[in-house]
Amino acid sequence: MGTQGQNDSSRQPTVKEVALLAGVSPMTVSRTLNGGKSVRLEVQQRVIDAVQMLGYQRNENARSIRPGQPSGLVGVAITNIANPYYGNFALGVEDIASQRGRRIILGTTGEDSARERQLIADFIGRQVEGLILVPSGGRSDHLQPNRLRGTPLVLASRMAAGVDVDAVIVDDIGGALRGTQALLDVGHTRIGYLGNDASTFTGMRRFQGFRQALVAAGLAADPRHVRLGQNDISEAALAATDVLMSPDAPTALFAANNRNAVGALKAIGELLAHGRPLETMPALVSFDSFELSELMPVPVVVVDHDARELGRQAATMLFRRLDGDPDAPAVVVEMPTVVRNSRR
Amino acid sequence: MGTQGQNDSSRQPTVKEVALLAGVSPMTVSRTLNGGKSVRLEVQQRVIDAVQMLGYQRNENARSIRPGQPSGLVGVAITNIANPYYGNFALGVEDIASQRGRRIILGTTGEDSARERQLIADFIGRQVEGLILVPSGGRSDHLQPNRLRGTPLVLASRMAAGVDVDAVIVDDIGGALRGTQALLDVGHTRIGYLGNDASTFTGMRRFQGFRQALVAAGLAADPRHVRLGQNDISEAALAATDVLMSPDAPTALFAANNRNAVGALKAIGELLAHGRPLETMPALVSFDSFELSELMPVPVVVVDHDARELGRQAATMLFRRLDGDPDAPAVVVEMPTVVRNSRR
DNA sequence: CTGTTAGCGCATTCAC
DNA sequence: GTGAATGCGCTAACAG
Repeated sequence: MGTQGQNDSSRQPTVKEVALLAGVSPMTVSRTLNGGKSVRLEVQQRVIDAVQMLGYQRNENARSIRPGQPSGLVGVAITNIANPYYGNFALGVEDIASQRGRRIILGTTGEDSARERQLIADFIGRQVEGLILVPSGGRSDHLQPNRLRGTPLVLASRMAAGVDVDAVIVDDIGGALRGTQALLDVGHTRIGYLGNDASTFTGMRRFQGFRQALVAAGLAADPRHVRLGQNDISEAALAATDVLMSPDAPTALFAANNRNAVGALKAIGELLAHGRPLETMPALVSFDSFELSELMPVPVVVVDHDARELGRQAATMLFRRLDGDPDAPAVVVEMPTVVRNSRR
Repeated sequence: MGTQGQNDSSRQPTVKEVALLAGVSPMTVSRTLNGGKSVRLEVQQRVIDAVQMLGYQRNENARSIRPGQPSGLVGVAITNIANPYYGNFALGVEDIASQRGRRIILGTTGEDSARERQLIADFIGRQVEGLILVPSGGRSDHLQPNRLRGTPLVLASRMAAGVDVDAVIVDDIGGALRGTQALLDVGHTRIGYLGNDASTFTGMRRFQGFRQALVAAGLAADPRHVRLGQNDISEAALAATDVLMSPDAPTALFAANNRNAVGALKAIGELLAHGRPLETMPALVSFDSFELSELMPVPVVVVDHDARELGRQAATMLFRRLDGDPDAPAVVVEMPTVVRNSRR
C-alpha cells in the first residue's frame, strides 16, 4: 500500500512536480535534464531520483514549441510502405535518424499528389526538422523552399521538376541499359517492356536506358510489346500476359520495377500452369531485386541497388544539410546499380 | 516584386500574424480554423484569405501542449520495417489512422527490449494518443498501464506476459497445426522445424501447433531436425542446410515464419545448384506467405494471413478504445489463418 | 550554482 | 459574435 515509487496517475507529471519533489526549482530540473551544466552533482542526483520516482517523461511537444527549438522529428513521405522496397528505404532512414536521436514520422502518398501536398503541410505543422520524400510526380509547387518555410527537403529515388533541392537517385538509365544489354548479349532481339508511366521520373529514365541499349544494337522497341502505367502486381500480371499472348511474342521482358517483375513472373507461372512449355517462356530483367529470384523457372537478370542504403543516404544528406549551410547549392547523388544473373 | 501572395519568410507565420492581416483577433482565427462556430461567414472568409496568403499552417505541437488536447499522433513500434510482413502491417495501421486524421510516428525495436522501452517512453513524451506495438518479448513492466500514463496500448501479433491490454494476434496454433496436417496428409512422417526462439509468443504457439499435429498422428518431433532462434534469412538458411544434410534428413520442413521459409528455400536452391536431385528436396510449410511461392521448385504449403488487415484491426481496436471506455476489459482478437497449397 | 521572469503558439474561459 | 486574459510545459535570458 502507499506509493511504491511509481506514480500511477493518468496525468503526465511535469517539471514542476519533479522540482517540488526534488526540492528545487523547475529550472534546475530542466538544466539537469539537458546535460547538467551548472548544477551541483548532488542536486542533479536528487533530480534524477525524483524523475525516476515519478516516472517523469519530458513533454517533447512543449519543448519544441518555441521557434528554433528542434522537434526531434523527421518527416518521411513515401508512396507505399507495403512495397518492400520502400519498407527497406524507410528502415534505412530510421537507421540514421535514430542514431541522431530523431524520430520518424511517416506518411504514405499512394502516388497521389494532393495527399502528398497535405502530408507535407501537416509535417511542417508538426515542426519536423527535415523532410524526406519520394515525390509522386505531378505539380510540385508545394515543394518550393519558400512553401517549406526553410525546412530542408531531400528527394529520394525521383526528382521533381523545377525543384532545386538535395536528392538521392538511382542510376536508372545506366542500370536499364546494362540490364537490357545482358539480354541482348545472350541473343534476345524481341524484348518486351513493362514499366510505370513514362511521365514519372524513374519511368522515363528506365525506359530511356532500355531504348538506348536497343538502339545501340540496331534494334527498336516494338510498341506492341511495351506496356506502361501498371502500378501494382495484378495490373502488371495482366499486362505481361497480354504481351506474352500477342503475335510475335517477345522472348524476353524488361520489368522496370519490382511490382512489374513480380507481376510478369506471376503471369509466367500462370501460363506454365496452363501447360505452356517452359521453353516458350521469356527471360526477364528486373529493375529492383526481389527475394528468391534465384529460384525462378526462367532466367532472371536483376538490376539491383540497396534500398536501405538509399534511405541511409537520404537521411545522411538531410543531416548534413541540418548541420551545415542551409543555403549551399543542392546536391544530387546518383547511386550505382549492380547487374547480375540471379543464377550464379 | 513585392509579395505575390506567398510569404517566403523562413519563420512560420502564427495566428497573430494571420489575425493582423485579417483585421481580427487571434481568437477569431483560432475559432475559424476549428470549424467556424460563432464567427460571421464574412469574417471567416477574411481569415481564410489571410491564411491562404501567408501560407499559414497551424503548429500542431503548440496546439497539443495543453493536457487533454489530442496530438493527432499514434506511436507504432515494430521489430523491423524491412520485413515486408511488418511493412504491410504498418500500412494497415496507416490506412485506418490517416482515415481518422492521425499521423503515424514509427520506430523499430529490432527485437531489443531495451530499445522498445526507450521507444515507448519517447512516444509517450511526444504525447501520442495511442500506441501500437509488436512486443519484442523479455521484460514488460514498461508496458503496464500505470507506466503508460493512460495511453491506450494495443499489442499486435504477439502478447506480452502479464500485460492485460487489447491485442490482435494470429491463430498460430491452429494454423501451424493445419499446415503440418497438410504435410502429414500427403504422407510425410519426418518433418523438420525452423522457428524463432521458443520463448517468444508466436514461436511457442507455432511450435505447439506443430507438435500437436504430430502427436495426433502418433508421431513426435525429432530433436535433431528442430532448429529454433534463427532471426534472419541467412541464419535460417544455415539452419536449413544443416538439417537437410543431417542423417535421416526430413522429407519436409515446417518454417514458422517468413524469414525461415525464405532461408529454407535459399538453402534448397543452393543444394539444387550443387547438383542435389530435385526429388531429394523437402516439401515446405511456410507460416506467413511470401511473393511468388507458387513458382518454387518444391511444393509449398502456405499458412497465410493478411498482415495489412492485422494492422487495420490493431488500429481499429485502438480507436475503439480512444472513443470508448478506457477502463473496459481488454479485448483479444485472434485472426484466422488460411492454409493453401501454393500450386493450385 | 540556482531561482525568477517571461514568452513560445494556441485555445479555454470569461467578459462584453 | 468577438475579444482579453490566462495558462498549458518548457527553457532562454537575466538576476542574484
